[in-house]
Amino acid sequence: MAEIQRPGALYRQVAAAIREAIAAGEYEPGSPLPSEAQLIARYEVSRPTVRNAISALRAEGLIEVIHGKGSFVRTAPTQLTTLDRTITQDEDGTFHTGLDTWQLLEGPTVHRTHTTPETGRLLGLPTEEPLFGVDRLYNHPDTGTRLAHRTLIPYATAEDTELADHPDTDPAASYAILTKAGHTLTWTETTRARMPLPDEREALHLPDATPVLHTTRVTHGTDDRPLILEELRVNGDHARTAYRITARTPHHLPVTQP
Amino acid sequence: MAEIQRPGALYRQVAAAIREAIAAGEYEPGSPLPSEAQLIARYEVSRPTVRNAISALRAEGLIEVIHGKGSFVRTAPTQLTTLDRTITQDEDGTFHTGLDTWQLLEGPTVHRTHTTPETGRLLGLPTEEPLFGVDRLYNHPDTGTRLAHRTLIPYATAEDTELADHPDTDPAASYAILTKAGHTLTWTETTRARMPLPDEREALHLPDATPVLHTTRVTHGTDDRPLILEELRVNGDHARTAYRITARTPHHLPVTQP
DNA sequence: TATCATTTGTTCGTATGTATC
DNA sequence: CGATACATACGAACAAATGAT
Repeated sequence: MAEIQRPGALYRQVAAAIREAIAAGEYEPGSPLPSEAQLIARYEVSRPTVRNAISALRAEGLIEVIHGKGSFVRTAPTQLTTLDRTITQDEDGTFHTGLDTWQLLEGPTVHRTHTTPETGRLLGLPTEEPLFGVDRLYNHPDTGTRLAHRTLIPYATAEDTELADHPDTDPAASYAILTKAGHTLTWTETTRARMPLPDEREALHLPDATPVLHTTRVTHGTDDRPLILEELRVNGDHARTAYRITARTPHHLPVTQP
Repeated sequence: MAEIQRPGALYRQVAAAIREAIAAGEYEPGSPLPSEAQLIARYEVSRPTVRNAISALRAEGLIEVIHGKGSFVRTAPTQLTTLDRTITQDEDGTFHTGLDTWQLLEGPTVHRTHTTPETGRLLGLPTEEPLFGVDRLYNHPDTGTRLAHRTLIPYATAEDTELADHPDTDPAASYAILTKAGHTLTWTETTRARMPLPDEREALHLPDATPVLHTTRVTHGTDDRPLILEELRVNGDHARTAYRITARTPHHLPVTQP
């Protein structure tokens, strides 16, 4: 073992050796890697080199390091949470969004903001238009996955509806209110992946090297007028969003560039 | 400047100071940070501490470091590529998937594989069933974003169609073939975010701390029978996937757990 | 082309702090 | 409390990439 003679930096060779050992099943998911001291002896390198190698594997998301305990091979998520992003409507007009099975941890917290260039573009509004912002933090009871949700409601949308007095209305209930107000609703949604900001890591309990799955949903009313913007952020390793697609006649999503 | 007295590890304080300086606009996107030597003088810490701080900012995706040149504040992507994942069908029956504007760099490469537990589940097949695998690598002409696409076609699907002889048929054309074979097609698609494997980073030209947006699409035929599985991997910072949603009567996506 | 200064990358050594068991 | 393990911090030297001379 420990044949290290290939080209490249030493720590990369050590990292590659450990990576291959994991792939070969030598170190099983959940079980600890040898300690730093053991790796130093095993590969006959210095401590910084071993730490450098471990740091690389960490950034790849392959291992998890716990202070005072050791390094452990990351287990694949036992259960992937699927977020069904389809929207259903009962006979009585009630909407369901798939978030009903999640447990509300914090919020709804209402604050007043303004459109940014980005959100203004999506809502078809100029920058600095006033908005209601509503934040919610959810928890999935079975898996412990956390989910941050933000609703942005332009004043123009809230006007003349119950949303003006109760912007913290549940998204699904908001859809019903807007329908009652005469709108025929459709939605466009985009998903992207990015690394979390430090405070997002905190709020969503994200481990190292864990990306955020970030979805943006715009509710469109009659004449495709944008009414509400919803943003959803969740651990990308633990959750996925699901959509149902049917073929349609030629039609283009609003192609929008920042 | 350089007031460092808050709690926590030194390198975290340095990282926080730099992070705040970036947020305050002191270092603008695209412009270089002070060199390591300058940061050492500025904050009166050792080189390992400065490097540790820089390493942290790198893992956050906030800065980019170029060997021999310096560290640079990452610029927000100038142009987000939107992948319209809706499927359209012309009057003459031709399908369009939104990939037609991408430039094929490599492939299609056909190989024979078998279902894994994961792909078997999605295709409604047992493990180790034989499959055609078809790989393609695309490039977006305007933005240079790369996109990896894989199509998995069970033998049972290819049988009695042109796909048996030409599994490397374009996905859109494959839809037409299956429609001609008597199927009424619908699709389900899931998206998730994850860190790339080393070879994915290579193939997709991903910089540090860049997640992959990974979508999985299943083509369903008559009786919701799964026919084809497509996987798409792309730079999560540069691209997003777009869907159009309309409310439907209660219906559940196949809830599937690994 | 060749050389040099600058900048980041790699590797060693060493000491001490802190979390876990 | 002690043993083990990872975290932080300093110092030092050489390697490799870059850009200008």
